[in-house]
Amino acid sequence: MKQESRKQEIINAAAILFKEKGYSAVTMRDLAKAMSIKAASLYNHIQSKQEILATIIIDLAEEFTIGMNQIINSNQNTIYKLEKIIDLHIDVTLRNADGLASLNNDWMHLEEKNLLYFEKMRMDYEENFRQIIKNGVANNEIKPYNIEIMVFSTLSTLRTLYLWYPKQKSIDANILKRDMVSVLLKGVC
Amino acid sequence: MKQESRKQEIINAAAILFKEKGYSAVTMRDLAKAMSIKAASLYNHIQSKQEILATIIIDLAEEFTIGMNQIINSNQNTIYKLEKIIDLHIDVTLRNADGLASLNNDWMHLEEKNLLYFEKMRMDYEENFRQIIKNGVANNEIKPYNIEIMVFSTLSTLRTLYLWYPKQKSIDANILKRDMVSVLLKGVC
DNA sequence: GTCTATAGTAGGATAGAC
DNA sequence: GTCTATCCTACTATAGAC
Repeated sequence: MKQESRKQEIINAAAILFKEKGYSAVTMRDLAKAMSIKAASLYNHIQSKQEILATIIIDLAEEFTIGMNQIINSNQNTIYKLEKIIDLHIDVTLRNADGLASLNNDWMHLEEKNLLYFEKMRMDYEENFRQIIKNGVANNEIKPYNIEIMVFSTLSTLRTLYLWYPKQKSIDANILKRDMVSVLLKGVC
Repeated sequence: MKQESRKQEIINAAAILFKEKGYSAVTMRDLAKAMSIKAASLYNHIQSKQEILATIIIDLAEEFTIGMNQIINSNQNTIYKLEKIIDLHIDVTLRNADGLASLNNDWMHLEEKNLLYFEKMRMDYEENFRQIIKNGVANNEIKPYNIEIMVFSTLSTLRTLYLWYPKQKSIDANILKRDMVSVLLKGVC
């Protein structure tokens, strides 16, 4: 097993605390305690609390951006693309559920440059998702309900996976993918 | 009562700020500024910052608890019950979208007694929802996918309504209800 | 790389004037 | 009901010893 850098250990510990209480409520003393060192020692590895948040969020947002770009360039049908988006969210959630809490709840605490960068990536992601749905409606692959309702119903579920999937230890990732595709695309009734 | 309405104004202003930055990042000075008074003056109307949070969250949680109890006691079929749950979430979201942000994201900052009370209400709500789905599967009204996936896919969407519905000014509440029922129960494909 | 000590700032909340 | 002034605590971050 590859040994993590001390900086990455700090970021991982921070992501867990940020998930539990949110960025603003977590102090550098809390984080230091979780690492069993003193707060001042953290600054030998990181520049600021803000840098930790930015690293967590921007890395994840870039992962989603890269994944989405591959999907929209795939020239497959709408159902295939939606399945790939579901896979993308499940894969990222399995790999870094803690970090997704910050991405979902604490992005507004990013500072100027990273905030703008993040907001652009999020807007582009939603717009790509919306275009996929729109094309699906145009092709009769998707039912002609209100576009925004379909976009945000689906995205809300995928974005909130980080909250409940880690607690469902008995659900296999492949069953999750299969049933999530069924529930989101074909409904529960 | 005059003092009560001023208190409610403060709570409403706080809910907006809590939605934007989260409970921990909002200071009493921020809240005072939003009310165009000084921070010390707030304490003539409220006891503490914590009291504001508790009022916002507990009132909403009790609304959901009452609504869910009516639904489970209604002796109707599963589809009817699920439609009523969707209605309940849409109605509460239309009435108090700002407060729902605190309920969803800042409940962990409640203090001991209210935290336990809230957690019990939330657990009961989820368990009632789960039982409705389970009964639906037993009756063949609901497809036999993984129960937790169906519960949390649906709940995630309903819980996140507060984030996007206020921005969709063009969607009529009745269309929202109709399409949300269709999307959640019958899927998009 | 971690420590102690501390600077400098900002937070929630109270006292008492008006 | 709102104000000014202020208390006390806790925060992020730095300096310098080991």
